[in-house]
Formats: sequence, structure tokens, C-alpha cells
Amino acid sequence: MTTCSQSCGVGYSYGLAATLRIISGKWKPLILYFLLDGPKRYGELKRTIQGVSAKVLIQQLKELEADCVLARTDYKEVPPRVDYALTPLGRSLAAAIVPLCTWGTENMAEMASIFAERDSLP
Amino acid sequence: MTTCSQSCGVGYSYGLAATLRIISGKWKPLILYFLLDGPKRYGELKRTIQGVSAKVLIQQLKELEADCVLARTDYKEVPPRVDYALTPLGRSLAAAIVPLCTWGTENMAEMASIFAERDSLP
DNA sequence: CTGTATCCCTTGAGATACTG
DNA sequence: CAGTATCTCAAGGGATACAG
Repeated sequence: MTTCSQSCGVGYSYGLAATLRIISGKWKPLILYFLLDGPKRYGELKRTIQGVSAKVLIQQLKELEADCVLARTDYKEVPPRVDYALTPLGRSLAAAIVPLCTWGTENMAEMASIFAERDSLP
Repeated sequence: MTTCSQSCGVGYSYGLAATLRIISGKWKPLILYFLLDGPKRYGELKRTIQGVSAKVLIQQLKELEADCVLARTDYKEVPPRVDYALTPLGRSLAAAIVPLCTWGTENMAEMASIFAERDSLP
């Protein structure tokens, strides 16, 4: 390539900034990623995404819904049944997240040793 | 596909978690992305990434360096000259971030209206 | 120019208990 | 089952001033 300025310049960074605004949140990328597998119920997400509290999970789901990347369906049953699914927009976003997962998986060993060293410090 | 469980299951989510651990930080994805353009000096980064303070920029640069995704070069000159460049590992990570930028750019219009509506609320 | 050193402060997030 | 309501808190981040 001649220069990366066209794709990496300031003007285009707003694209990245916009994306970050949506996926910033400790569990949001994980949520989007898991939903690639298909619609999931609240409890299912809670169990799958280990460590997240009910409050924070709901909160982030609501924000993602407000951002139009996922849709909540209430089946109006008793006991309650609700599920969350990616919208078409959300699906495309989740697809853009997949490379991050791939990268992490491919470099997991290297990362593990780096983390180990870093965590051993004060 | 039969099911996405193989690629989206819990086991593989550690890959995403590992990646998130590295790029979590308000400006880190932006830093990595801009460095795709080539090595950059401290002041250059500071100017390019609008809104970041000196303290936070240095802090995140150091963390990225500790994670072995970027390398700092001190030219030992006066006045001081230093630059930051992606390592091979960092370059592959930055490449995985590019789709996020692309997504944001492609959906900028839609996002803008969503944000506008959301920001108008209390 | 490239950072350091403080101080301050918002925001995200966790724990717990409770409701329809 | 699927949330809601509080309370609490640390951590990340920002402003400012200063240093080599």
C-alpha cells in the first residue's frame, strides 16, 4: 500500500469511536459474541457469561437494545420467558468482533505467559 | 452450520476474554489502530488521539508495551525523541481491530441517529 | 519534547435483598 | 424465571503543575 492514511486517518477514526461507544462495557462483547449462536434466554446468558451480576447483565442488555443491536422478546408466559437475539445490525457487529476472539485464541499461550509475568508484579 | 457451539462456546470465549484484557482501556484500540499507519512519536499520538490526557496516554502506552504489542524506541537525542511501533504481535492484534472500524464507518449514519436520540434523554 | 507527580472525581460495576 | 432497588466501592480516568 502507498500509505495507510486513507484508512487510518483521523477522519475515519470516528468509525472506530462509534463502535467503541457501543461495545464499551465489561461484558458487551461477550454478550454479542454468544448471541451469534442464536437467541438466548436471560438465565442462559447469565449462566454462560460467568461472573456477571444480574444487575449489570440486565443493564448492558438494555443498553445494547437501546443501541438497536439486539432485540428483546417477551413471550408473556408464566413463569416468565424472555429471550434476546441479535438484530441484523447486531449480527454484523458481532461478526466484526469474531476476529478479536480468533486472535485471542491463536495467541492464548503467548498471552498467558505475559499475563502471568505481569500479575506477579506488585 | 450445524451449531455455533464449537466456535462460540464457553471454551473458546477465553480467547475473546484474553483479547479484551489487552484492549480494555479507553484509548487502547485507537492507539493500536493509529499505529497501523506506522511508528508514531508521543506528541503525534497525543495530537491525533484527541481528548486523551498526557498521563493516561503514557499509562496506556506502557501497558500495551508490557503486553508486548508495541515497542518503545528512545533515540536518546536532545530534545528527546521517542517513538512507538507495533510489534508483530501488535500488528496482528491491530488487524483484528480493523473490522470494528469498518463496521463503525459503514454504520455511522445509523449510529449517529441512534446516539442522537439516546443523548436527548435524561 | 517527553514525560512525572498529585489530587480529584465520575462512572462502572459488584453484593445483597427483594418483587411480579 | 426475570428482573428491580439500594448501597457501596474501587479503579480508571481527567486537570493541573512541574521536571529532565
